[in-house]
Amino acid sequence: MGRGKIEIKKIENLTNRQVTYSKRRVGIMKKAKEIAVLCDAQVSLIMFSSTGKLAEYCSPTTDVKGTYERYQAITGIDLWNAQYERMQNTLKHLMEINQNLRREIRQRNGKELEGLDIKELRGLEQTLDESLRIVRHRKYHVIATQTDTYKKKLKSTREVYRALMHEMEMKDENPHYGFDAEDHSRMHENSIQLVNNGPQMLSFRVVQPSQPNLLGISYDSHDLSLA
Amino acid sequence: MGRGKIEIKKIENLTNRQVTYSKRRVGIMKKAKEIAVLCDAQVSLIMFSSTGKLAEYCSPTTDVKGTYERYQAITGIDLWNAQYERMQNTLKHLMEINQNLRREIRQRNGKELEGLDIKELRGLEQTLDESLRIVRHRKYHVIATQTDTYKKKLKSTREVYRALMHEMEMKDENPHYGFDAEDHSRMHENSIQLVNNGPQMLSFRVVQPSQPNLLGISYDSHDLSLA
DNA sequence: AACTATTTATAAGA
DNA sequence: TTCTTATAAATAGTT
Repeated sequence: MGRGKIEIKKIENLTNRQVTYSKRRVGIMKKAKEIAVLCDAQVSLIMFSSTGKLAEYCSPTTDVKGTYERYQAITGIDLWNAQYERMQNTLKHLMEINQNLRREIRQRNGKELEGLDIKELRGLEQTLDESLRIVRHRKYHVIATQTDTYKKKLKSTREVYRALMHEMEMKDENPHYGFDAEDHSRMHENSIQLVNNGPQMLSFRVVQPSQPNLLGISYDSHDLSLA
Repeated sequence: MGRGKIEIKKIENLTNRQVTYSKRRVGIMKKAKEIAVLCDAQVSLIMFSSTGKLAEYCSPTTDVKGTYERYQAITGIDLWNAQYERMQNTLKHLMEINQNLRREIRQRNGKELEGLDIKELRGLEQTLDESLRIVRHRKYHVIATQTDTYKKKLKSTREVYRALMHEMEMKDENPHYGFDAEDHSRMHENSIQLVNNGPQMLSFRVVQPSQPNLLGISYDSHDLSLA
């Protein structure tokens, strides 16, 4: 359509090519719009000129992303799957590891022992025995440290108390000494508080055996629903 | 262009719309090819008819994926990140869970106890103690079962042996009884073998404490290098 | 960018 | 769907 018929092959003259591109770009865009409107179609037209300039039309009902996703859904052609598949594999692998870790924990809790033979049971027993010893040792260590801390606190409190008593005696001897009765009363209260504060750490509460999460770690089992 | 001019708005008659779509689809595809060839442009045209049928043209130099990647690079519009980010989050979450599980195992192994307070230590001790009891119980159960099995095997072997002795006696009394000397010798060997086979299950080997994977679960730490 | 002769696309009908 | 054809639309070459 024009003054002469042209062969459909690359236009070698750069200027001509660019002019033709401009004209035909307008034309095809118009066509794209028309078919989208007339026929209620979803159209995505993306063009890059030989100079790299982008031209785009997308029917009003969607966007490029939507078209792209729909295209992928229909063709099954993988557009971002290299990434996706790699992640999917990692995910799967992680979940497997997770399962194994959980099983190991369950076995260390004395569950699911059915699959273990004598050798494995003895190994597990040995490990648990050893761990128990270490944990006990650690516990005694912590207790000892706390007791020690408590003793020191008590000792320092006694000294504070003795100092107070001394000051009170001084006051009795000389009513105008240093501070008034109100101050004295307040300082005494603080000292009592200090004394009562220390041993609180040693009042062991019985741990509920039914407590689901012993170590305070939060991980919900529903997270493994993907497995 | 046709017998009459038409207004560019949705064709309400379904048949007409489909016919027009068919015709114009061919037309726009041709246009797309022409501009791609004539002007050396990269063109991607994707259309879905109102019935959902896909029609596609892509210039020979690339593919749809390439076009969309280029589009994304130019516009900065992100086409697949929603998915990607969701997976990335799942991945991160799984790795966190994994870390927690591993820490729990380490603590059950008597490592990394520094962060635990008295209450937690007592809970851990209690759990380990309980687990140890269960594992021991299970071990004794397995041992008892195996001992029982062994006893039965021994008993049946003794019976076989007794039968053999009896047969030998019969043979001594009557050299032509049942089988010849060679057969007898072989049967005797088999019986001995059977006797020696049973107790093997009870000869406990000492489990190497250095054995890295006690429960036979395979998960390499390099898998967590993503963490 | 505008013009216009000509080709091409296509609406309507068969 | 496909073919036909009158006509609208697009555009190649020119200014």
